[in-house]
Amino acid sequence: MREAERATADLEILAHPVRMQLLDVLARKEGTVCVCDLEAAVPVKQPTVSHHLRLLRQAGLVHSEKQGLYAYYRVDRTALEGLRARIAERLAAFG
Amino acid sequence: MREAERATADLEILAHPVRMQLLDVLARKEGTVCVCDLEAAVPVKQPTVSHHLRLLRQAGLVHSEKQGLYAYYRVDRTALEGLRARIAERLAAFG
DNA sequence: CTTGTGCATCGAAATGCTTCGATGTAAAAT
DNA sequence: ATTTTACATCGAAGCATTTCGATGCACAAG
Repeated sequence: MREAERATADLEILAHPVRMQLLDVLARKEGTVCVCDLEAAVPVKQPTVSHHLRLLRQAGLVHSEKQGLYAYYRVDRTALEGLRARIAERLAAFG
Repeated sequence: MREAERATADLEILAHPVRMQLLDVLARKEGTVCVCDLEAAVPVKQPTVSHHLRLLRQAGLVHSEKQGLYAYYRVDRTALEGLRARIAERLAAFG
């Protein structure tokens, strides 16, 4: 049961369209993206974007740094690959 | 957005420890399993097991048939493989 | 025919997630 | 200094999900 809970925690962070789209935008960009650009990519208001970015940060999938007035976000490709690998391994157990 | 919603629907059905464990048990068994055995494998009561089995049925991942007093469940390995492949493809887009 | 068993469904409570207006903060612009 | 801008956080409202007792149903057993 511990195993199933860890696995579902991995799935839950991805199982929301806004977070999925945010990761999409961040993963496709080479460098960093400001929140205003992320906000333009999803159909929710700014506080909601900040909320989901916080969840992604807490999951270790993205990092942010403030430069002047803007907050720049970038994916952690290592963490994302780790997540992808764990999910793939878990689903392979079903085959 | 439509794409992200379809992808997250795939993830959501797996993103619960009880459903994950039910699929685990069903995937490991060669034949069919009665609800009473499934119930013994998860830490929730019978109505909750039936509820999650219904979600898995509606997602096309399992099928059931009644024989006498028992209801026997089995995985749809084709559907499960399709789900696995779609998720794997979606996550590959992040790499 | 009455009783018991296995399972589904119902209805409602509990819990959790998502969302956004309001507000706070810090830096930039005027 | 005041105003504006970008973003975070707070607080509460709106919804969805999860859970289970109660109930119903169909079959089997006695």
